[in-house]
Amino acid sequence: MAASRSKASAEEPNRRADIVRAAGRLFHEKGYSATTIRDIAGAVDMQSGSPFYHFKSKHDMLRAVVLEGMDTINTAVARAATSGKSPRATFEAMLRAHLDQLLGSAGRDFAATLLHESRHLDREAQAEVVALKDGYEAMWQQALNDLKQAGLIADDSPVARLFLMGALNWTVQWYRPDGSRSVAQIARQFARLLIDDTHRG
Amino acid sequence: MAASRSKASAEEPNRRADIVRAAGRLFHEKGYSATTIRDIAGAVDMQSGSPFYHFKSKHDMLRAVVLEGMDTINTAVARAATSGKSPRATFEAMLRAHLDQLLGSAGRDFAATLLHESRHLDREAQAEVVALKDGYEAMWQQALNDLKQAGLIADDSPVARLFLMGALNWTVQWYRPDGSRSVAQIARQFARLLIDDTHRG
DNA sequence: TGCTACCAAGCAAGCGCTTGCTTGACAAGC
DNA sequence: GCTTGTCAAGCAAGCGCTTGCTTGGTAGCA
Repeated sequence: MAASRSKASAEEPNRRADIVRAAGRLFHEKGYSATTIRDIAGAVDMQSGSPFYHFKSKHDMLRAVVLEGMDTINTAVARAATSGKSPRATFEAMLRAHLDQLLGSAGRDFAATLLHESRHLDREAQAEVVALKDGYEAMWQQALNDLKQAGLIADDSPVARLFLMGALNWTVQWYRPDGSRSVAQIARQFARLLIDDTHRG
Repeated sequence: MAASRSKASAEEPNRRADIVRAAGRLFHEKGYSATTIRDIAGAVDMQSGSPFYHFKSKHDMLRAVVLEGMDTINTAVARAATSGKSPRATFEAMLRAHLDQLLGSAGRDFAATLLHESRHLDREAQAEVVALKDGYEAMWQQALNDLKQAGLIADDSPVARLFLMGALNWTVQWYRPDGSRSVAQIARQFARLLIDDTHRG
């Protein structure tokens, strides 16, 4: 989905994907505006004009990075949401999936760029992202509704969802891969903070 | 504290404060890197070279904005923290103070710039901010400890604090002043999401 | 007379992006 | 087997413009 038409085969050296990865990392580290085409080109050993063979503008590179971020996190959490376990176990699996994409080395840069640099997209691309995000948040809303149905939480209002999304997305600001807490541990602790354990066995 | 030596008197037309305000608003809206000196100068009806009479660099303007943000939010929450009410009431007052600074028209731009643009500060200025932030978060840690002592929450670990700070700070992304929820309402609902009401009367 | 606060002009560097051209791989024609 | 044509992928150079910041000068007030 990130590439609109080309196959996402990873066999051959795919320079376009290299550029997206490098752009993602740099956008994450320095921000979109502070990242130059020369930075990106240098990171993949190209001359500064060459990326424009693959993308028609810097803005288009940001769009590719952000859509890649939406796609991977959406896929990961959707899989966790349909794993068919109990509401509580499903919820924790979703937390772990979200945090894995946000903090793990695989998609970290894409997800972080999605969260912090989307405002630099033009109106059209932003509408694209918002549409995907609405679907994503609906998934979380459903999970909260299920938890309430099961009597595990007291509040499943939209504000509760935003409260949760904030806590999750803010981990980008403080999580360190070499720190003492694993992603799975954080996911479990977050679940406990929301779910009223006194109502369980 | 925002201005290192000059008095913070607001009586006379203080052009330096005007610049800080305009810079804060623009940094918040467009980001630090995407904001130009000409943007800032234009916003206060100056020529593009004139702000440099008051600041020695663009970086210094960012530093002033960020320190102003830290100072105002720190002051507001510290006052709420020492109001001498019950742990529960004190906590909710702190939530409201934090959200007021973050979402209210008074200090919104300073606080948001603090949260999102601090990474563009040099190492020295960042250390300055981190030191202030550590003190600020210690205040919240104390509040959580008090709540636990009173039997109102089950977890007062640092992760719980980070969880809370994330939920709070993320409100910047979704709160709209013309929306249906007031800041006070959000503060109360956030308090209820954390505090186990089943243990109260 | 001296100082504060600013303007008008502009500099050097860097920006996103375009252009004309080269290179290596592969296939068709003879 | 050798030439010829085509194409993807990128290089080298640089264009027009913007950037943060500097400089010399000056109006207005004390």
